[in-house]
Amino acid sequence: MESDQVLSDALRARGQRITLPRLAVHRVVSRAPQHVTADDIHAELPSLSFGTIYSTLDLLEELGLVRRVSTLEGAAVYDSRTDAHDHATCRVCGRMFDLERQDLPKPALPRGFKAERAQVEVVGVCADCRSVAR
Amino acid sequence: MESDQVLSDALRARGQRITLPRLAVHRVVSRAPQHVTADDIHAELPSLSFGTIYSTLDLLEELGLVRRVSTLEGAAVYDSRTDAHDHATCRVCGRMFDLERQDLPKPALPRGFKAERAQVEVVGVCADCRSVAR
DNA sequence: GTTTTTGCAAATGATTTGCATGGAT
DNA sequence: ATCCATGCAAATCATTTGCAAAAAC
Repeated sequence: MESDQVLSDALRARGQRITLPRLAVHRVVSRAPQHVTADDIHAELPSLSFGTIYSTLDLLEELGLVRRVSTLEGAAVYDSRTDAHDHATCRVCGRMFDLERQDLPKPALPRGFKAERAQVEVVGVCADCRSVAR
Repeated sequence: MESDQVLSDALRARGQRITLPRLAVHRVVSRAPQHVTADDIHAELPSLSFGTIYSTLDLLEELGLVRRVSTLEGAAVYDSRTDAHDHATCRVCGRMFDLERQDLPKPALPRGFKAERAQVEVVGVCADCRSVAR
């Protein structure tokens, strides 16, 4: 698995241990068609404790292998895409869609504010939920 | 107080009661120089229960008098500005700054997705936190 | 007087923490 | 053999809920 290689290298470089739980969590996030929550991971890997799942996700985020994206409500969701991109969230089903990044206009920031990253969050209703009678 | 008038009118129009807790919460959010959390409100109005604070904030949001803005972490923050604008959050001190809305480029949304609102979130370090030795 | 709101306290959901055991180096 | 990582369970934080008492109409 190539994702294993990336993670193993990153861990070795920091002198941290290569363990089965870490490889497994990384695989699940990398392969997931959609963004995943800690609960999604636990559903796929029920033998892992939530403590381990959360600490592994934190570690993967530090390593730059996953990204925690802000969610309007409820549980945190993790994204295996770490490049700059935006999200559209359906307020009915909660699904989150990746959007390709457009050129963001430079916002007028407060004086002295050093921007590190930015993202556009669109909220609305997805095609599936719109087609359900309301 | 003018903010009282606005709230009273809105409540009366919906046949809901004009109460002291509602007026007080609205005043605190309206006057606050920064965005506030439920905890901030409780600190200023310790006689109100959290149940009342949360239900009042929900009500004010329904009335369009405050806006809950998505926070990357921790507690929800409420904003008395309800017009379209963006936010820059300092990842050190957690303060949130209002940004004037630039023309947003239309992101390429998934087919059929109906956008209802959008916002740009910038994360970085504010001037004050940058000037503190690190 | 009737109905809505509030306060209190317990319940819930997501995440974190402490500590003894197990696993990686 | 050593030290880091895991599992488990309890702790914590933000928020919600249920119900009887108090306030608005």
